[in-house]
Formats: sequence, structure tokens, C-alpha cells
Amino acid sequence: MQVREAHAPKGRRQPSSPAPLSADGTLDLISAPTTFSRNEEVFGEGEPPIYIYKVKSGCIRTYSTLSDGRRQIGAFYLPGDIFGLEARGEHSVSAEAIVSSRLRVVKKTMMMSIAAGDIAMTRHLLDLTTAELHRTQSHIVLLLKGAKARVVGFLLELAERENSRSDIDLPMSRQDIADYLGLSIETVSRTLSRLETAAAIALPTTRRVVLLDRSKLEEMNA
Amino acid sequence: MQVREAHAPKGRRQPSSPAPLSADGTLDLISAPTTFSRNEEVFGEGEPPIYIYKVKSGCIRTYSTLSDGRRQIGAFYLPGDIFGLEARGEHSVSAEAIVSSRLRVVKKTMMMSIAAGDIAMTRHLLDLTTAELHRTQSHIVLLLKGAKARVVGFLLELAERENSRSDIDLPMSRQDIADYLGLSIETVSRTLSRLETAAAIALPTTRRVVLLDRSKLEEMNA
DNA sequence: CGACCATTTGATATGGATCAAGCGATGTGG
DNA sequence: CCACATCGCTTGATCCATATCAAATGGTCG
Repeated sequence: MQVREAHAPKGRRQPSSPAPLSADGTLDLISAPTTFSRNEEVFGEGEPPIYIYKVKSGCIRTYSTLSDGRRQIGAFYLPGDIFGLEARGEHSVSAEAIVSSRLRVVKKTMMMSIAAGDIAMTRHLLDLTTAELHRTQSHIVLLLKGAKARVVGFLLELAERENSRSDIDLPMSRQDIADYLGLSIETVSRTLSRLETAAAIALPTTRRVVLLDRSKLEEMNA
Repeated sequence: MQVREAHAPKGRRQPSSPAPLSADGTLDLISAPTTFSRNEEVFGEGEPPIYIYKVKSGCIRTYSTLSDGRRQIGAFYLPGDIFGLEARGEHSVSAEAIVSSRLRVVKKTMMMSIAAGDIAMTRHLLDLTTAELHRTQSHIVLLLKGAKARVVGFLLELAERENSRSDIDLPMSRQDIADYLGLSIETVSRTLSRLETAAAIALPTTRRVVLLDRSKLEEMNA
């Protein structure tokens, strides 16, 4: 196999401690929102998992650094998504804000003690974790496809999560996409270009994608 | 990308309904053990998830069939392992016995109602699911490596899970290994041969591997 | 022993990585 | 406000790992 570079170090800060309880119906998270700036670390691999996070705005990436120095992005979390559940004993990945992001933060211990007396909460916690498991399984499936299908799959998934319209905003860089898809940055770029040439998408700006031909994309996704 | 074949259909049977409760300390599963024969389906993708399973003997594979017909094996479960947790609403994968296997079977509803009044059980269920999540994450990491490292990583993991000694018994076929590692069967075979030539392993029989040089293997694993 | 299936081994093709250079946008200092 | 430096992205040329195609070998069960 082949390898390239590592990545630059990032800033870091503790979130202010969570505010008093004020739950809402569907277990929305309880806390003062905290803002993380671009590239700021939310938590690091190996740290004790104190909090669970819900994205209010912005975009978060989780990643791990492989033994050969490459970075594998495990997931992108968009507004509404919850992350930090993967931890058992310690965080198995690191998390960073891709752009300036607001997060709600809740102590795990609080979640657990609520869950202790509340079967609905218990179920909800399990459901969240299981959903995360499914996301990871889908990621594996994505990684088994060819480069074109990976990129297309990524775009379709993002479109669905972001707004379901055909106009996608990419908060992340090409390198982030490459590290998520297990491709080189060049292949990601080339593939996007080819999709544009094929009139399947348009790229008005680097960080914006318009899905022009869904059915073409869907079949490329196979 | 490139593709080859699909796989043969398998037998199928309902497990007998689980026996009355008789818990044990660490949430060992509660039920009459059920036997599944070679290639028999334990549950199928899309089915409602009724049970959770614990392997008493044998080996189980979970897999999903990709849109192009390939089969991706998500995990191998060995004695002591618990599976069937990935389901939320319906099973996201299928499960089959690789060899004749005995399983303990517990109703999910039972687990949930126990968990409702028992925070230790709640935590345990979450831990099991989180462990599954970690396994999936490791699998992703494995899939990003080169063929040699994938095979080596697979062998080392199996050795650790099976008996920690250097003598591995492979319950699964080369095709199973290939479908787990995202490689062609030829590449798996070739890679094993090369490892043998390099005196890193020995292959006394097809289904047996002896780890001869751990340190060499460890460094190939990088 | 013979048929069948799993595995190995060989030859070739190819998708994506790597190496390398050009381009465009953004920001900074003069 | 413009010249220039920087950074992220794109594009081109080449190389290599692994898939694919093909055939031989080995192992198992009737």
C-alpha cells in the first residue's frame, strides 16, 4: 500500500460546564450551547468521555490517526446530529470543528442517571448508539466501492442529510472528503470534475455542489 | 470498480422459543441453547429483530449483500461473542452459521424490560453495543490498509480472540476471509502463501495457521 | 476411484496512488 | 489598490497493487 502525509496540530479548549437541567420531549440535549471555532478540538482520542454532544450549527469531524500517519475521518456531524457516543472508557476517536460550530453538551453521567429510571431514555440511548453503528456499517459499504461510487454516495448522503434539495453546501475541504472516503485528494478532485463533465453535477464554487441528474447519480452509486 | 459473483442461497429455520428466565451475574444470556448447522441462516436482513444471540460454540458470520452482488462480511462471532445488537426496527445484516454452532438466544423485549429497572443491565447493553461499534471502526481501519496488512491484521486479531496462542483455527473459507477483508479470494490466497514463504506463518492445513514470527507480523501490520 | 469443490498459482489488465506542475482564490504589505 | 505570497484545488503523466481471467492442484465425500 501507499501512504502520504500527516496533519497539522490543532487548538484546544475545555467546554464550559453544562447548565442546569431543562429537558424537552424527545431528549433534546440539555446545556448551554458552546461555540468551537474552526479546527478547534472538541475532544481527543484516549481522553475520558465526559460529555455527549449535539450539533446546533456548523460541522464536526471525528477521525483517528492510523499507524502510518494517515488520517481516517469516521464521520461528519451536521446540525441535529449527536456524537460522542462511541466512547467506552475512553474516546476512540478525536473530534474537531470543521467550521465555527455551536454544540450542546451534556454530561454522560447525567444521561445515565436519567436512563436508570426511564425506560424511554434507555431505549433512546440505545437507539442513538445503534444508529451510529449503522452509520459505520454504511461507511464500510461505501469504502468497498470504486472511487466514482464513493464520491457519488457521499454527495447523495450529504444532500439527504443537509436539506434534501439538490444544492449541497460542503463545509469540509477536499482533503477531508478524501480522508473520509479513503481516497487521495487528487482522485476526489478528478472524480468531481468528471461528474461535472458528465453533466451529473455542477460546481458553482469549490464548496458548493448542485446535483443535476439524480438518476444518473443513483446508477453511478450502484 | 470491479465485481464478480454472488453467493449461494442458504437453509433456514426458526429457533425454538427461549426457555424461562434464570439469569447469572454478568448478564450471561438466558435460554436453551439452539443448534444451527453449517450455512444455516440465523436471521436475515430486513427481518424484525426478536432475539439477541450469544455464541456457545462454532462460528457465525454476519454479512450484507451489496448492490452489485458482492457479499460483505461484517463480522465473525466466536464463542463468547454476542451478536444481533445492530438491529433497530429491522436487522441490517444477515447472520449464518459458518460451521455447526450452538447459540443461546434471548428475547430483546426481555432484555429491555430487565434493563428498565436495572441500571447495571442498561449500562451493560450500552457497553455491548458500543463494543460492536468499536469493532466496526476497527474493521474500517483494517480495510484502509494494503492487502498484506489486512491479512496479517485479520490473523492477529483472530489469534487474540481465539486462544492467544500462535495456533489459529480458521472456521471460515478463503472466500469468507476475502469477503471480510474486501479482497479477492486470489489475493488472500497469494498473501497467505507469501507469508508462509517469508517464514512469518506456517500453513499445516488450509484451515490452520501457525504464527511463526510475531514481531515480523506486527511490523507488517503497520 | 472419480466427481466436485476449494484453494493455489500464473499472466494480464486496470483503477487509483503518487509525483509533478499549473491555476485560482484569498489575504497581506507596500 | 495593486503586486505578490500562500493555500487549496485541479490537471497531467506515470507507476504499482490488486482485480480479473485462466488453468492447475489438492482435498473430500460418495
